[in-house]
Formats: sequence, structure tokens, C-alpha cells
Amino acid sequence: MKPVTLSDIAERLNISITTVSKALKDYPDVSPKTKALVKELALTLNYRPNSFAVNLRTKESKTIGLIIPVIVHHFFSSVIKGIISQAEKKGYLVIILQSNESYELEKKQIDLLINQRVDGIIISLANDTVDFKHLNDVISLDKPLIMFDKIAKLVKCSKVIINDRQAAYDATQHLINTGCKRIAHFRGSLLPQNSIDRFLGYKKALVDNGIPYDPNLVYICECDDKSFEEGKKNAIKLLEDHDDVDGIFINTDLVAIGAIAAFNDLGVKIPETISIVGFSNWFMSSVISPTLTTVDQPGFEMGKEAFKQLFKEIRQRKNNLPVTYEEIVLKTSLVKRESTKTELTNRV
Amino acid sequence: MKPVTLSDIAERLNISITTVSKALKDYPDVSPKTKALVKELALTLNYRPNSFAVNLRTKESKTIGLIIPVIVHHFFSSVIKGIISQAEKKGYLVIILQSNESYELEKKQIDLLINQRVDGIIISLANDTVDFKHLNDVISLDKPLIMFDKIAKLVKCSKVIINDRQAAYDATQHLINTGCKRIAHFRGSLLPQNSIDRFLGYKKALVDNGIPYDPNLVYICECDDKSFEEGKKNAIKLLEDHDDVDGIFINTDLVAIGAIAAFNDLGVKIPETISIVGFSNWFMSSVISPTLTTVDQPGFEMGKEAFKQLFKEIRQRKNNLPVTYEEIVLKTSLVKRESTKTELTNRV
DNA sequence: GGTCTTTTCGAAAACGTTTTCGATAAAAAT
DNA sequence: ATTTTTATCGAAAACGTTTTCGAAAAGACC
Repeated sequence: MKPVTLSDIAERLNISITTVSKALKDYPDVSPKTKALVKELALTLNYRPNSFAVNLRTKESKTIGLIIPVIVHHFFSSVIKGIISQAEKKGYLVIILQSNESYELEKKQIDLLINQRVDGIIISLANDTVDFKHLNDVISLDKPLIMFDKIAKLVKCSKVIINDRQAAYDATQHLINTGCKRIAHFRGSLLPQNSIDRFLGYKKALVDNGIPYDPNLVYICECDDKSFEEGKKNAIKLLEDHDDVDGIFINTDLVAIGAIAAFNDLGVKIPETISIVGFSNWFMSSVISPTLTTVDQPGFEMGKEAFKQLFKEIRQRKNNLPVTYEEIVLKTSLVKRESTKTELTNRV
Repeated sequence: MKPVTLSDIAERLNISITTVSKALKDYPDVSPKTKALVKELALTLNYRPNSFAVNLRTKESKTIGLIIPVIVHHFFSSVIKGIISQAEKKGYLVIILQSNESYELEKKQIDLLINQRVDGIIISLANDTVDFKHLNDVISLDKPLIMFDKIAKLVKCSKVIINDRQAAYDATQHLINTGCKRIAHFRGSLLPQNSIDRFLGYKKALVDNGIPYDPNLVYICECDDKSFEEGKKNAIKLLEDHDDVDGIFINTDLVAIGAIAAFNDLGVKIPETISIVGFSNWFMSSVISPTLTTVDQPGFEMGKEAFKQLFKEIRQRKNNLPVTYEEIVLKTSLVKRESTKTELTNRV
């Protein structure tokens, strides 16, 4: 019933624990004969090294922690998948925690992970995280920390992000290229950096194309479970306020889909009357009607890159090499679908 | 730089490690004065118990493993959320692995988790898992195992499931109650039990209502990333084969949404000409047009129940109590939306 | 003052592994 | 035959904690 240990094997073979341990790890100073003997017995006894003891000795757990704001979300679950897939290749396990967009929870969870002595932490910040002490604590403990998507620019650690500003710029440019003259923007809440960057990209694209920026065309919608309703509501309001709008760049797909639903109900033609571009390339956007033009946010790749960088830093620390922080910016791409017209000119 | 240990505290206070340990855990045989002293110093030194050492001594890791076929899926990510939320309350961490619907991977991952010495395992089986040795291994190691959703009926352990058969029966009955006379069924692949049960429920509802079961009306679609296309294709085929069909009960929402898209394209009126019921209540089904009547599969609750049962069994084993396996069947509910007509009669 | 109880503490073993370093035996070299 | 090298092994410490059990000190009681 008790799990078999090195000592069990040693006893049966009348050799020392040391030799058993070495045999299993193919040390050069143990004869092929005993190696074979040990390995065979280990197999038949179904020996499994006690990870607690190993961790205690080696001071590493081969485990990393992941904190994300929400799990039930296409983008984030894609990231999880990316991280896990990469971690598995390197023999690492992943402990996942959900901060629920709460700063307080996030703090507690960071603490939990440190107590658990994970080898590193990957995190996407909660929306209401404004203080970064808990993150700097991780760094000062010399534990590798990677931030992705929702990051704190001021914290000195590696980051995996997309160029939200450029992506938003490109999305808006696409609307302009397809003939839109008066373009609205549904943005997210004021806090997260993404929201700000996307807004700035939108604004810059307008200005660069000689279209005056009109703050009245910018609507704020909270991104949460009610995003869909929010999108509907704002779409209707926009139509009442400004009947000359012919394009909208929307902060996130779900809101965009809400807007599409509203326009469909009202008989507003998409893209003929109003063109729409979303953000995220949530799976749903390829399935609704009309299918949604949107910015593809490569969640899976972000997860992979985040783990790769984490792994690199773990290795660097282990070998006492200088740790190099990197800012990895992944490419987004505009997925052109039915909710926008075809471009008139071919602009790069 | 080195993490502070009990011995560090002991040294500074000129007391023994034993006393420090006891003080921190509020043993009765240490004076209030030294307790206060120890606790204060522990706080200022930011002492964190080394979990490896604790685990090694106590032989438990306060960690559980979770294996699911896919992460990027509304139902499964809801389950994850349910498990994590409950685990956090009890001070457990969750290691998540994705089997990718592969039996081989599943085996390896079970092994990984056992080696990691998690306190218990929660699993939803891969579609191509037909042999259950790896699961019985877990049980014979006396490690708590809970299966949910995709289960193996023959394995002796607790299970958290829904009554797929009843749910399918109710869904089909709803179609009948709303006036459908000739009802097709898009089912999943032949292997997983859910697929079979849903099919049986569909069949029984027909027979119970005096509607002859016609095997030609049953289409098989693989449930994967291409489900949407699969749904479209089968919908078109169905229309060609049988122009008298007025209702479809579909194994899973995504396929149903594909079918809706196809019918929308073809100008087939939903629900007037054909009514559709899906399965899962994936978030999308409330967002497409027409909104989809579907069976709500309570993922979050399943996750919660699965962890609760696991926790119970961990406790039982720890206290040397007899372990009781339970089969927890959660209620599903039919969410009536626009893709079906209103019921003619009120049947219970 | 002596016995007895209560309070407070610490030595030591144990958990299972990894790794260093020295010991022994066999083989090779002189 | 003696020394040197090589191959093979094991003792022991260390990782940081928990817990048992006994010891010492302090207080209570006669």
C-alpha cells in the first residue's frame, strides 16, 4: 500500500540507496549490471520518485503558476492551451488561478503561488489592478515573472503582448480603405492599457487620413458578461445620435456581435450602410451573419511565447546567468469578412 | 536572498526549531509570549513555510489534478472555473492537463499526476479512451478519482454527470409538443456514452409519442473544430434527403448553429418550417439569430460538485473512514428560445 | 522542604531524495 | 611485486518541516 521508495529497492537488492539513485539516473559510476537490475526492479515495483523529496533537494518544483482574470473566455482559454502545451514539452505542470478581475484576489493568489514555490509565474492583470507591489515582490524574490496581454508597463519583467495601437490603427485604416468617412468607436473601460492603446490607434488612423476626430463618436462599454447587450444598446444609441455614421471600430468581438444583432433587427444593412470591425477574432465571429471582420489576437501563440520566455528565464537563473527581460510583441492580423466592404485601394 | 526557514527564526530568537514550528501553528504547549515573538519575527522576515518539506512530512500536497479533453470550449472552461472556485475555498490548487481527446496522452498525464503526488484527480475521458487500466491504477493506488461528463460506467469511482438520456428525451418531447411530426437527429460519434444516451433519449421520446423511429433521419457528425461546417453540410443534406422534416434535435450547439446558418442561407424559416433544439447551452446560442433552444448543461455546477466529492473522499481516506462512491446526477434544463415554436399543450 | 502537577521547551527521528567524497577492489602499468 | 589507475560502491550530510516524547522549570499543595 505504501509507495515504494529507493530504500525498498536497495533493501531487496542488498545495495545502498545511493547506488539505486545513481543507477536510475544513469550515473557513470555504477556498473551496467547493477543498473539493469535496479531499473528492472524499479519497473516491476512501479517505483515513482517522491516529488516532494526531489523538490526539497533540488529546490525546484517543475511547476509554474498562471493567473488570469477569467477562464471562460475564448482568448484566455486559448492562452491557457498555449502555455500548457509548451509546458508539457519541457516537463512542467501548470497551476491555474482565476483572479476574477479582482486586485485583492490577485494579491492573494500571487502569495499562494509563492508559498507553493512554483518555479515561475505568468499573469494577465485584473482590470482593477493599479498597484504593483505584489508583482515587484515576486521579482525581488528573484522568481521569474511574465506578464501578457494586460500588463503593467512599469514593472520590470518580460512581457508578451500585441501591438494594440497598431492593430487598432490597421482596423480603422481598413474601414477608411473600404470607403467609410465617418467612423465611430466603441471602446472598453478606461483602465486597461489595451483599451487606451486601441483608442489611440483608432484616433491616429483618422488623423493620418485627414478625417477629423470627433469625441462624440466614441462610446464606452464595459467588457463583461453583458457585453452583448451593451453592444446592442450602444448601437441603437449611436444610430439615434448620428445617422451619418458609416463604420464602427469596436473594442471587442462580443460587443460587435451585439451591435450586429441590433442592426440586423433594425434592418440596417451591414456592410452597405454601416461597416463593422471587431477585435479578438473570437470563434463566434466566424459564425454569425454577417461574419465579422476582426483583429485576430493570437492567444495560443501568446501562451506559447509566454512559457518559452519563462522557461528561458528559469534556465538563466539556474545557471547564474544574467537575466534578460524581453518585450515580445506578437503580430496581429486583420481577418476580413462580410461585415466590411472590399477595399477600394490597395494600401500597405 | 535565500528564503527564510524555521531555523533562521529559531536562531535569531535563541530558541529551538521545534518551538518556532509549534508557535506558528498555535500549539498549546508554547507560552503566549514566545508565540507573539515568533509570529512577529516571522511576519517581518516574511517567512513562508517550504511547501516541499511540509508535503514530504504530511504526505499531502493540497494539490489536485484535472484532465480534460479540450480547454478551449465553453462547457469545459466552465467546469474548470467551477472546480477552481471550489478548490480555492478549501485551500487546494489545481493542475490542469489537456488530453486532446487522445487516450495515449491521457495515460501519460495520469502518470504525471501520480508522480506529482496530487491528492486526487478529476477527469473527463478522451473520446477514444476504451481501455480503463490507467484509471483502475489510480484507484488501486488508493488515490481519489472523480469522473465527470465523459465517464466510464464500469470504473468504480464517483461520477458527476447529467442525465443525457432524460435531457434528450425532454428536448425531443419539446419538439413534439410544439407540433413537430417528423423529427431528425444529428448525433455525435459512436463512442462516447453521452452520444449514445442522447440518441436513446431521442428515440424513446419518439416511440412514447407514437412517432415511428426512422434511422434514415439520424445523421452522424463528428464534434470538433469543424462542427460548424459539419452542421451546415448535414443540414443541407437533410433537406435534400427528406423535405418533410419539421424538427431536428442536435447533439451539440455548434452543429446546431451550423444548421441554423445553412437554413438561414437557404431561406428556410426557423422555427416555422423547421424547429431546432441544440445541446449544451453554449454562450453563442443566445446570440445568434434566431436564438437557439437548447439543453443547458451546468458546467460550473458540475465542476463544483466534482471537487466537493473529491474533497470528501480525500477527507475520508485521511481519517481512515470507508470511502463511499457516489453518482451525482445534475439537473439539466431546457432553455426555450426562438428556434422552436411555443408549446401547444402543457405537458409535464 | 518535599511531593505532585502544570507549564514550557527542545532533542531527535522521520519523510525520500540527491550529491559529495572517500573507500575498496580490480585492472593496468611499472 | 609494487605502484598507479580505473571501476564500482556506500556513508553521510543536507533539504525544511512535523511530531513524539522526555526533561526542566515553575507553581500548587500538604
